[in-house]
Amino acid sequence: GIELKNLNFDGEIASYLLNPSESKYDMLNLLNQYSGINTSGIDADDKNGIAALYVQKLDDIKRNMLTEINKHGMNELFEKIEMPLIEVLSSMECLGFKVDAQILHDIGFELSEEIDKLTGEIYDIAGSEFNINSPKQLGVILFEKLNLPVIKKTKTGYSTDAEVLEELSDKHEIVDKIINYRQLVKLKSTYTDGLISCIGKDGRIHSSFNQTVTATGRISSTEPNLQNIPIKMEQGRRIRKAFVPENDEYVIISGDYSQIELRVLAHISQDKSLINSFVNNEDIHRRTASEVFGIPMDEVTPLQRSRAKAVNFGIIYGQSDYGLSKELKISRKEAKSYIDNYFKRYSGVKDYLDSAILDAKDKGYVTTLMNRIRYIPEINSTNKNVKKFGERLAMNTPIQGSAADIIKIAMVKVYSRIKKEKLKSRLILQVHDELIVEAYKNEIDYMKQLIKSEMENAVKLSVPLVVDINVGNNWYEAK
DNA sequence: CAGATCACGCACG
DNA sequence: AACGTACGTGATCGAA
Repeated sequence: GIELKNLNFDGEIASYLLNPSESKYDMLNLLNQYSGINTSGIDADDKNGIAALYVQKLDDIKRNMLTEINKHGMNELFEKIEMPLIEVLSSMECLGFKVDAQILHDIGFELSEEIDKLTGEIYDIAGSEFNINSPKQLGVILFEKLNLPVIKKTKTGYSTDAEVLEELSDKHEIVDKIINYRQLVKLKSTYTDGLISCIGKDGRIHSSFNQTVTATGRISSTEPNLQNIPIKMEQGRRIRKAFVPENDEYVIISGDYSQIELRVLAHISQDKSLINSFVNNEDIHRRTASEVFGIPMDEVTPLQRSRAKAVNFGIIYGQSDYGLSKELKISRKEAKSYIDNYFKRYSGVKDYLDSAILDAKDKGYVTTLMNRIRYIPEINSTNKNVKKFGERLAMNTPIQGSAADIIKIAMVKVYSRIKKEKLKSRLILQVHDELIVEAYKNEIDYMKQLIKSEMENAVKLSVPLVVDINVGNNWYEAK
C-alpha cells in the first residue's frame, strides 16, 4: 500500500557511486564531503542538528555530487539505473517470497535426527564428549588426542576447515563424520531454523536489499540473506522446495544469465577468440580446454574440461599459478603452463587485464560498462601482498561490476514493463545473475518471453547475452 | 557474567 | 596465496 513518488535524487546512492568502498553514507559524512562546510565542530550524536543542517545544505550537497557524477560519466548510471532501482528493490522487499514453514520444519526435523546420530558416533569414536561446533575443542580432539597431522594453522590455532578435513578424511574414520556433521548443522542453523524465524505474519520472507554495500556494484541481501540459499548439494538444495508461490494461481519463474562474467570479459577485452566462441555459441569450457591443451574440441576429456573451467574462473579473479595449482591439486609448474597457454591463445584477455592494472595505477580507479567506479588504493601499497591484492581487484571489479550493471538494467526494465502493462506477475528476487518472478499462471508464456528478452537485451555487447528460463511450482523446481 | 566484537567456518554468485 | 557478499557459533574481553 506504499507508493514511492518523485524519486530523483538520493544522497546516499549518489555518494555510493562516487565512492562505493565507503562503509557509511550517513548525513554527517555527506555534509563533510559534499556540502563545503567544516564539520569538525559537529557533535556526531546530535542527530536532529545534523539532519537539520543536512536539509539546509541539501541543494549544495546535491549540486556538488551531481557535478562529480557528471565528471565521471555516471549520469546515466545514476538517473536511469540506480535511482529507478530504488523502487524496484522496495517493491521486492514489500512483496517478499512466500515460504512453506511446514517444509522447513520437516527438513529441520530430519536434520536434527541425523545430527543427533552423528553426534553420538563422533563422541564414541573420540572417546569423550566435546563441543563439535568449537573449532578449538575439535582441534584438540583431532590433533592432540587422535594425533592426526596438522595441515595448516589459523592465527589462533589449528585449522579445521573443510579443506583440511578433506585431506584428513582417509586418515581416520571420525573425519567424514565431522564433515557431514558440519554440513547438517549449517543447514539446520542457518537455513531451516534461521529462515523459519524470518517468516512474517503474511507467510512471506521480506529480506532487505541493500543498494550501497558492495564495492563492485552488486546488491546485497540481509535479514535474511536470500542470495545464498543452498543449491550445490542436493541435501541443501531441497531447502528451495520451501520457497513457493502465493497460491495455486501462481508459479515461480527464474531467468538466469549464462556465463555472464565471461561474456562481459569477451566484450570489454575484445579478445577475438573469446568473442568468436560466444558468437558461435560454443561450450566455452570445452573450447578453453581445446585451446589450453592444444587438442581438437571433440577430444577434450571430462577432466580437461573441468580443469579448463577452473582456469576460466581463475582468470576472472586474477588467480596466480599457485592458486590454480591448489584448486586443481596439480603442480605449480603445470598450473603455470595452463595459465601461460591460456594467455597465448587469448592474448586480448591478457592485454585487457594488464591495461586494467595500468588504469588503476594511473587514475587510481577502474570502471565498468556503465562507468561505475571503484578506487583501488591498494595497488600503490609498498606491501607486496596488498599490491597484488589491488591488482586482482583491478582485474575483477570491471567484470563483476559490469555484470551487476547489466542485471540492474534488466531489473528496471522487467519491473517497469510489469507495472506499465498492469501484469499480475511480480519480480521478487535477484541473485546476481538470476531474476526470480512470481508469475500469474495466465501470464506464464508472456512472462517467460518478457524476462528472457528484457534480460538478453538489457545492453548490446559484442557477444550475445543468453538467458535460460525455468518454471516450477517452487524455487527448487524452477531450475 | 552482560553484550559487543573477534575468529572461524561456510552458504551463494 | 582466488573476486564479491551474509550469518551462526564459540571464545574473548572486561561493563556495572
